[in-house]
Amino acid sequence: MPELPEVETTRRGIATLMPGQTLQRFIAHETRMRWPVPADLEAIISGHPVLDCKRRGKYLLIEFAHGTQLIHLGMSGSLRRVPADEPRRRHDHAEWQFEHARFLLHDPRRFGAILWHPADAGPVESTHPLLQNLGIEPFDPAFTGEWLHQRLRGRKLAVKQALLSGTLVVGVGNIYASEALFKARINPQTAAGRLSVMRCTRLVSAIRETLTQALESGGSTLRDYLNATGEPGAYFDLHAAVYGKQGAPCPSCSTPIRRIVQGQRATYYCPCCQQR
DNA sequence: CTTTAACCCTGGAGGC
DNA sequence: TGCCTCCAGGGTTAAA
Repeated sequence: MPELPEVETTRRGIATLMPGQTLQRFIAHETRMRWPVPADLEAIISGHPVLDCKRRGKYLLIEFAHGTQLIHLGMSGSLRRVPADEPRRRHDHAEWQFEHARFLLHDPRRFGAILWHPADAGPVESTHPLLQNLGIEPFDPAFTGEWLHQRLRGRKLAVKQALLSGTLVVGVGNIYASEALFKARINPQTAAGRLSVMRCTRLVSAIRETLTQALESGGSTLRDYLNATGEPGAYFDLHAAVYGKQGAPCPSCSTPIRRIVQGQRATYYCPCCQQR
């Protein structure tokens, strides 16, 4: 599934091609997504130049002078560049046509979204209901152990679930939550409010390292796939230490990795390295 | 306020 | 081989 590294790499890919170009035509072939794609979106943005391609959390933001198109890849979404004459496949739900580039949004499960925020409604990041309550960006310098410790004060929720909520820090999905907690040697079941500042600091570093590592290892893969003819849905190869490794030896101490369920989601951890 | 659970959807895996 | 069931997952929303 696309986590923040995939989304950011996708952003970098389209940011080299879209800004300064006029979107000749946008087509929503399938409007039944997480929310309906606005019926008039094609008319609203076709013929307008793209100013910038940004990201907030896992939302891609394509900026025009008169507003911003929000794109979320959901669980199974991918955006890829395709030749002008390549036929659409099943689940290619939306299409962006530029003079020298064409992009298709492919999303079998349709958990993704394509929305529109008009400029006169205010700055998208602070006024769009889906963006205004998002947590801090993981690479924001203000995201520190002290900051996290303060925000977790009094919370009894397990730290894994706090990370996943998206209201603290964005971009840490189910896979990287397990990976970051392993790297920080923190038990995922620990009550969030009981983490020391030191452990919070370790966790902040671990989140950044986990995301950075994924960006570096997967960047070239997705760059190719964006610029050429990769298979849609080709996500980063996951170099997981614990995720999906139930029963496998911990890379650090060889104790079998344990799988538990928290909030109806799988969590993987080493019961030896990650003591409470 | 915090926390929990249902829900949206399809593909893939496993059982028979 | 095919049909059935189950599960995975991000993130919003309603309910407790």
